[in-house]
Amino acid sequence: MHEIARLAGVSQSTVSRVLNGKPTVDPEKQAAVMKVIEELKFRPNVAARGLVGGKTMTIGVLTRSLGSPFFAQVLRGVGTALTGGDYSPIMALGADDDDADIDAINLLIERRVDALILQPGPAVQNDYLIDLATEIPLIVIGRCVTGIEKQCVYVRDAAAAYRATTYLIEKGHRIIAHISGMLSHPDAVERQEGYFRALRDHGLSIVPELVAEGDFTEHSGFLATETLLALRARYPFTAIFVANDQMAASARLTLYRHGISVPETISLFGFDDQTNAQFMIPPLSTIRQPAYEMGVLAAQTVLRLLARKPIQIPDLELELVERESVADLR
Amino acid sequence: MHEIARLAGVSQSTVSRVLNGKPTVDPEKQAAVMKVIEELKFRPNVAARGLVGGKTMTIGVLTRSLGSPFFAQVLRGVGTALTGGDYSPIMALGADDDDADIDAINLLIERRVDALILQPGPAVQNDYLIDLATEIPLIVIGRCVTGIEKQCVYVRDAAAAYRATTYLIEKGHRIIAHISGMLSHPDAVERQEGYFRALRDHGLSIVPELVAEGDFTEHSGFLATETLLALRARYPFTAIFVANDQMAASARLTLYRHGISVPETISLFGFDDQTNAQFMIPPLSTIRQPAYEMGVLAAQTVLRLLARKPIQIPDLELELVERESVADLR
DNA sequence: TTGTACGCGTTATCAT
DNA sequence: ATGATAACGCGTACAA
Repeated sequence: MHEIARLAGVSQSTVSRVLNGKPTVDPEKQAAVMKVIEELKFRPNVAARGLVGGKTMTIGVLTRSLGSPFFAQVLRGVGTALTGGDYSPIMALGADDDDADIDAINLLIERRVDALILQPGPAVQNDYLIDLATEIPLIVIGRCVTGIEKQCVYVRDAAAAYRATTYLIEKGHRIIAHISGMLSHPDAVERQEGYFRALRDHGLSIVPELVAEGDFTEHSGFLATETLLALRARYPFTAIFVANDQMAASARLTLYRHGISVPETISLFGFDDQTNAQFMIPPLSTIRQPAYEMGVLAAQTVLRLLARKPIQIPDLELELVERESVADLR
Repeated sequence: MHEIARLAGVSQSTVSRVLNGKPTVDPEKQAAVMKVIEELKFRPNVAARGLVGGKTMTIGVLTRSLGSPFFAQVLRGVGTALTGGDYSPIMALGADDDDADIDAINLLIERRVDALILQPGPAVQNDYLIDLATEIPLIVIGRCVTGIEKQCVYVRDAAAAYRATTYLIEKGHRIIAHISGMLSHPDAVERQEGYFRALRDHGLSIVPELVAEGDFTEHSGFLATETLLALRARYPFTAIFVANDQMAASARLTLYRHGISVPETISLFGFDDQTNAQFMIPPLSTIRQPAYEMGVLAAQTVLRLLARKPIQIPDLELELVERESVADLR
């Protein structure tokens, strides 16, 4: 800036004024400064601005496993909601198992982000989040943390799983298997509970063997389906409720390998409504998780938080998407 | 830091020394300082560090359309290659059409990133990139820019498309249709050229009508397939080479809707080897783009650039993945 | 309207 | 080994 000021024959403060569009500046000098800025391709240093202003105009985003389409969609929502605005996102990658999440959050804080959007893994305690929330504006995605529930963007997995299972029952299915996520993960537990509850409420018996634990990856879906298939003689199930679409995809392939037709012999129901769910053969009936919308909502809310406006996160629509992977047995 | 210094009874410089692990500091005072740091949950301000040091320890990553699994994978590679290191990535989202890409790059530069990893869209000129490369260390993904080709991570799409088409021919296919990407996109053109060249080299005639232009999205694959199918009476093609897996997925569904079996009646060949390609029914034969590895490579190379080490980007393996979507007609 | 001077949080260069 | 002090690039209160 000194350089600019020198070349334009003004003081550094004037350059600053021009940069920030202050009204109190002579149009002539204004033009001169602009000209020099153009020539030197000058761009203000955001870090320095942050130093004096106390704000960095960045929002820290913690995300896990970009491999999962779900997180990618959330991220996309955050990204598009933020583009064009004054704040830019800075990402940090966590991980499910260890405290990589905490490390990543610390990284973000060291960078003095003005706010945080978190998709915390199981390793992050609720207390930690509540504590953190007192220090910095933050939004939690995918978990309802009591105490800061107004800053949480989440969906009621159990209720959705209940609806999905009920749907299968209404279609005439009486023996329904389930492929769960890793049960160390709250989402997996919730979805399983919804499944159990629906069975119970409709007077169907719960068969523990008919629940195969996976870990949300395609590979585990493959294994779980094989396990289930081996039990088919004892428990002739006609449908499988799978805890996410990724596993449903590999389950479907496993069935194909065994020459079992879907949905005629075995029906499949997924969870998430990932992009490819609608292109499966047959198109997969599933629960639509509004991943993109969750990202947008999180970003918009964090912006309101920053602007000290009141926030109000609406209940997210969890939609049952009926396609062609479930047979009507009635 | 002043606060820490005061409470620990030392000078602010000493606190700085402790923070940076300088050897010349009394163990006793060291401990005292550490203690206060713990209590106050103090975290150094990276921006301020960047100000004095001239380095921000961040790498700017420009990416487009997070919706595409390909970019998501690249990003994942970049992310994991960077975690644990001294540099963190900061993302900016570009777009294909307008100069959102340029805006995004400017954003990154304002933030004084130490280096850039770019996946530039068609709107970004080569000259611009060459110019940019003189100002800041950078790596370009997915394009070979003459002049800075050593800083480019890319694959030879045309050669891969040639191989794919040749593979179909070797399997006995004589009339092969093609669904291309949008031809304003270099990748789409390259893939199409590989297809044309393979046809020509094997003495097969090129039928312009048998090329349906899509835009890499699922929806366009649907449309393109319908277009092709309408031509089937005139040109009884037995295979379709599709320019990416996303369109291949919707092409496959379209075929399913028409009751056309794959690969018995029509064979399908994709491009990318996205995760779900192996879970399609039947599993899709495709060209594997090492997206994740490209991300890792880009990150590692940019780190070497930053460390002023010599760089050497190896030729990336483009692998033909043979699965079950192509019939052997011989 | 414009310029001077200070401060933001940190590192680095000096003395001490 | 340690403490002042300058400097990094910018915004701004204050004075002119």
